[in-house]
Amino acid sequence: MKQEISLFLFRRDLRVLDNPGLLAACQRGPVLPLCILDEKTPGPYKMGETSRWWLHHSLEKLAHDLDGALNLYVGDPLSILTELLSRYNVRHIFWNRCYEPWRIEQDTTLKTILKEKGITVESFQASLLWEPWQIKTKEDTPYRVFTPYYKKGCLQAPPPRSPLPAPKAPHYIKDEKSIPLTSLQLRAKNGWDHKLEAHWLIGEKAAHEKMHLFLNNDVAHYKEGRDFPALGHTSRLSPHLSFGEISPHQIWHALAGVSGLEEASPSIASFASELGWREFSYYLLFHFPDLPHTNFQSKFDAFPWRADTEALQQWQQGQTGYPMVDAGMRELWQTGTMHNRVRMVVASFLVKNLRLDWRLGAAWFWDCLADADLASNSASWQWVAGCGADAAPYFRIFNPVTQGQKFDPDGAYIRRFVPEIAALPDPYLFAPWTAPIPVQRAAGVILGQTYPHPMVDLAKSRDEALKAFQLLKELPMGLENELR
DNA sequence: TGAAATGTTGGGGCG
DNA sequence: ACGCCCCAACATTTC
Repeated sequence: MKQEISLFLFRRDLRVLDNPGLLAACQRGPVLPLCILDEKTPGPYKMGETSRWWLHHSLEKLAHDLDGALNLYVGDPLSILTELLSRYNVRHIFWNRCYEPWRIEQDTTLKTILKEKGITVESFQASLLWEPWQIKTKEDTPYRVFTPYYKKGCLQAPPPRSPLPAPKAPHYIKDEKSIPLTSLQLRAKNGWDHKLEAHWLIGEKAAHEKMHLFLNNDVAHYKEGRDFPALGHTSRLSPHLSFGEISPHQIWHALAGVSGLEEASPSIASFASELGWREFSYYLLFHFPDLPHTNFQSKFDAFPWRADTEALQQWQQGQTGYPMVDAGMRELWQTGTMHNRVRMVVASFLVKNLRLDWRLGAAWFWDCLADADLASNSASWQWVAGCGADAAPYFRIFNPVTQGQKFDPDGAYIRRFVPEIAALPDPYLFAPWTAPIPVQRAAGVILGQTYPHPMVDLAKSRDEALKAFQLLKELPMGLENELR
């Protein structure tokens, strides 16, 4: 009889520390750790290019941390598992839970089929502090507003468990049929992704180092500093969290460790509540699985979005003529991330000033963001568009000029990403067309040639958006409460 | 996790 | 001294 082993499936938990599924597997004995790349993921959920790039490097680090014993496969998970079951004596399979609707469906099917084969499947809570089904209102319905969800739901519930240690003296098995990382072909064929490399250190170790740098140097300034993209007081942990290189439990408990610094505690609470927003997004996605493609408030179904591929492209390429918007879109393209404040500005611009469907913006972010995450991306776009749960009111329209003046007062962020207008003096940097022609010329700026004219009139497009919204209000009400 | 329009207040210049 | 105007600087309302 062959030696009995367990399988552990890595998915969005590419770490060794605080990995409950991996720990449980290792406690049973020898473990064959594996990761399956399924290229047949349903269309809209197919991993974006930047995520694939990140995954490549993350798997490389993980393989190293497992002493090379990470097994990689491409294909349908069931066929690959079945093939492994035919070659090894497997009784137990472990994984950590994912919450995307297509994942839940796939995992449920897998579990049923594997159980029929006599295999025990165990899944664990590893990427959320609170399971979505554990948090409910008094009426036993899901919360629809963040603050009561977080304060009454999460913070009154049993606190998140402490982080778990790495498996002790694990016995990992390397399968001879595992394929090399390069065979996953996660990297872009034309090599455009090389430019991302300068901006990130990927993997579990890097994630923890980044967290400690943030906790030591920045978190105390988080509450006031988080809105200023040039200051760098945000954690930039989101892609690490998204791939599970670090767990929310590890961050949550590390935060509790530093909150002894009295002056820092409002900032700690403010950062912790951002983890809360992440939880809320997953919570919404779990309870409202249509969130990625359907307006949470169904009255928005009648909203008159414009169709304008040219405008969409100008936005995507950071050529709108509004420096704060263009800086954000170029940061995204160059680095695979965008500062949170600027995400709101560019999203508001797309949805309100250009009146293009939020799903188009979500799709672009999905492709370009290293932290692309179905729950956060869907919930946040709906939030900005005004059609989401606890959304910004539709009439909250950001003005990219004043947002620049307020949150990038010395223009450092704009000058970094929109260098062709860097020589414009401050008062004009946020609205180049307002500069007198001699000032433009002295700065080497020729609108329409070196930098675009503003692609829309802010006041006019704002009014049109408000009018379009007004139309919705005149429709028969009440449908928005009959979702699902 | 807005912005713009509108309203209110209070100080200074001036007849 | 006083009222009047102007207009910042806030505050409130509306979208």
